[in-house]
Amino acid sequence: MNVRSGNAQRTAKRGRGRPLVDDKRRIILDAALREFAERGYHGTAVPEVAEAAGVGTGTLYRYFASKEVLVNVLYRDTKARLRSALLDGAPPVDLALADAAERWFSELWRRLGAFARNEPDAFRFLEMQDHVAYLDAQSRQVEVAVLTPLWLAGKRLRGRASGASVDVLIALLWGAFVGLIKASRLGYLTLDDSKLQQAGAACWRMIAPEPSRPRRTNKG
Amino acid sequence: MNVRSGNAQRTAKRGRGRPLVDDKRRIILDAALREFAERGYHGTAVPEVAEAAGVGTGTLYRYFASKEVLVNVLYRDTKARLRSALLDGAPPVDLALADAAERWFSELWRRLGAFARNEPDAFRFLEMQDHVAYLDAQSRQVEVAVLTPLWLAGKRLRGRASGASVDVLIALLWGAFVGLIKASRLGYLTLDDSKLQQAGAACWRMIAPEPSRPRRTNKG
Amino acid sequence: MNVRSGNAQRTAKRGRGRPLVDDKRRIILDAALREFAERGYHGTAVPEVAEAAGVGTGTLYRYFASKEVLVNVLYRDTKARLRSALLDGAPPVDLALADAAERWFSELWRRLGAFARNEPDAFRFLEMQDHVAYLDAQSRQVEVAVLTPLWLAGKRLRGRASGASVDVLIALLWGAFVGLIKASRLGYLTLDDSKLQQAGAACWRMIAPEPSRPRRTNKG
Amino acid sequence: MNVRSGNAQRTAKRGRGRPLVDDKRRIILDAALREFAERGYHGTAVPEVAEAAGVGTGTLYRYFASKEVLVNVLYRDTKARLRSALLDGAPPVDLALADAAERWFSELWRRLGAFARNEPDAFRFLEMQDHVAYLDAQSRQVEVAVLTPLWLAGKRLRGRASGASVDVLIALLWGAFVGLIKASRLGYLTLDDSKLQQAGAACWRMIAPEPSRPRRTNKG
DNA sequence: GATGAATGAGGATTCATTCAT
DNA sequence: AATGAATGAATCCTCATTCAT
Repeated sequence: MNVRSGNAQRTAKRGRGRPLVDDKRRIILDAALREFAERGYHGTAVPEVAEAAGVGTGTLYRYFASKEVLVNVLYRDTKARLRSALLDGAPPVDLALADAAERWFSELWRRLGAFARNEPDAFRFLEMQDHVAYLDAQSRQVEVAVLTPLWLAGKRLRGRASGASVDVLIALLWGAFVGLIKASRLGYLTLDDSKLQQAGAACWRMIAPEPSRPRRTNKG
Repeated sequence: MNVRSGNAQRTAKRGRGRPLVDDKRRIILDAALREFAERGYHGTAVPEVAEAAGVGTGTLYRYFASKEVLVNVLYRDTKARLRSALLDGAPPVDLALADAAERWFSELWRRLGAFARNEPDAFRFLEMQDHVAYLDAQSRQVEVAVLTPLWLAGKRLRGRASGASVDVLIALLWGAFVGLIKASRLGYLTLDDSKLQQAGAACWRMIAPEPSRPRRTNKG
Repeated sequence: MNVRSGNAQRTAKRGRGRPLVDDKRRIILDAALREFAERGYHGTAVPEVAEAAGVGTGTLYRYFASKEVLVNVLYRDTKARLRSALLDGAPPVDLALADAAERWFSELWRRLGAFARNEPDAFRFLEMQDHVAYLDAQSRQVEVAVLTPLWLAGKRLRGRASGASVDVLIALLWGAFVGLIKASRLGYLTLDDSKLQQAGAACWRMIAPEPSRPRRTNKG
Repeated sequence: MNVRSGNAQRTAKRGRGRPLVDDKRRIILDAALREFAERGYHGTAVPEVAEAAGVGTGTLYRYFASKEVLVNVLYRDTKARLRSALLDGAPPVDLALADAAERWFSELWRRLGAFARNEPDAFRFLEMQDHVAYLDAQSRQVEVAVLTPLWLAGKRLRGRASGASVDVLIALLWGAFVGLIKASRLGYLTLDDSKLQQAGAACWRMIAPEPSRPRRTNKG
């Protein structure tokens, strides 16, 4: 019905002296993130989002054609922010270095921790389970777009390691991190820097190319 | 009118030796699990659950006072099933054995895999995020009751290990497993026995008491 | 649909040694009176009536074809009880006596008081306003049947009195008594014998043929 | 879709000098009064009220949080209107006059008649019995607020009269008037000015301080 | 463009009535 | 005959969406 409300045509809008984050569209997305992260898509009413954003309900509908469009745009936007946080400006991987993989992981872990700390709602929102039902094809593609670079990096770094396949390791790693954050949010543990570090070390043991000794005697 | 859905197996069920837990209550819980697992609490209408159970809407309310009561009972019931699956009849831990911890983990991993395979909806439902909002105090207690035994076992097994604290390791392990299952459900990987094994090995590396000593006496 | 459940065919049922008030029909009516008097017709659920009567819901429907039939039968039954209480065995009016009217009123007032005291629920139920909507033609006729005797008695007794017409006086008298009972029920006054007496005296002043002096100097 | 019912007068209403109490809130209250007066609280569905008011169901809920809030607000509002009708601008009672009490009663009776004639639904609604169940504390207070002034006036006027106590007389008087109106509504009598007058005279006899003395200076 | 009052379809829940036992 | 579990229409209420201002 209403075709407007994509992404592209609004990016040009800035250009004032300061970056002044006032774009109403942005404000609505931020509010929607807070609300959806808190109570889920179905548990949140559109007027609640509007009020949280400090705009009228009608205004929200000028920027997003429907609640479903809103949540999809929000999902892609948030996923993209995660992607940026994890990948943008990452130091290049120098395969020549012996500990290239460990360096790479260390950096990834650092960034994951920063993202979870800086944007807890984004993290929580992205991890909601019941997404699938209302996400459209485009959103589901974006999902993959975040993982692919990790997967590629993993591929390049593992070299000839024979342990678990990269997709399994990514799933485990990502899941482990999510579990850590979730446990922290639910109060099952208190996540300070030290524990985050411990967790990182543990995860590294999980995905490390091989017991770190070149020759493995696993199957033979 | 409505012919399909859960009528057949109910009629045949009578006549067995015991009254059997055929119970309409059970049927409703099972249907609710399927529906809630699929679309979440807020995304599922009560009549949908009733229809999935093959009963009238009013009937559902004869067994559960409200939607919220239903979801809480379901949560506790499912959590208890998980607990049973993980702990009931588990072989005792013999601390005398050098590889007691690994044996324990191996058994746990096997059981996790079986549970996720046998009751995918149960697993998915339990992992939903937005639970907290509508769970009552009793349900939240049950939550803990599942983790405590794991935590205790972990404590006993770790001995003087220096790595991460038990709560962190449990969070990571549980998360990793959830991530694995979720990735499988979303189609990011295909989880066969081999991959499950690989994942188990990786997780073991993550939580193993002391991978620190170069020589591991795992298989030899 | 269901034609049964009238009145006649069940009256013969007694005949045992004692009057033993166990007739299930009667029990249901009594329970219905209590419940309807308390919360009104629309405010009372049929199962509530059944439970109050100590019978199954289905049983109630064996005696009364529907909730509406029940309330109509109950209304007529209760109205008849009121009629009996006011009129049955009343001493004949001896018009020869100078104070025939006052005697008649005194007896009426006594009986009203007794009825209100002995059957408060009956009284309350009969006075509910929202009756009209669900009462059938027959019930509305019964309504009149109670008033008619009063009206006739009034007619005979007033003789040539010129004050207010009989219908107005009956309305006022009945209303005054209802007001008294209602005020008592709501706690606006405490109705002991003394106050009931006072009220009777006041009402008699209201309807007395004329200022009570034989020769009236009202208009002449 | 729904064209009829309360749209016309609303549209014309704008444009007067003052904002006027046109208010959708008022319109809903008026409609609710008509419906509740007709079939009682439990016998009236919320959408019926909304339709009678010419608004959508959702709109009604924008003005009243629930059906129960609606009926309470309506009750207090209507009670206040009754209070106004009976008391506002009433001529002061001059105790010096011999017939102060009769004047006071005469005025009260006139006002009662006017209220019952002008606002029959208000009168009927207020007299419903089953109110108590759903009225909140505030509403029950208002109940008293109407009677108190009458009671006080009665106290002052009775002087040393020996008859019935004031609370009894008020109950009787109010009840008698209600009975009159109810009889009229049910068709047991036709209430014209003459009959209203007759009834007033009769009620005055009922409550008159001392009808005992033969000579009354009523008309001459 | 922005707003929020208005709307009615849809969701949770109740209850009069039926019917298999 | 008696029962009460089962039912779905009807009820109260919510909320995504529209539109007049």
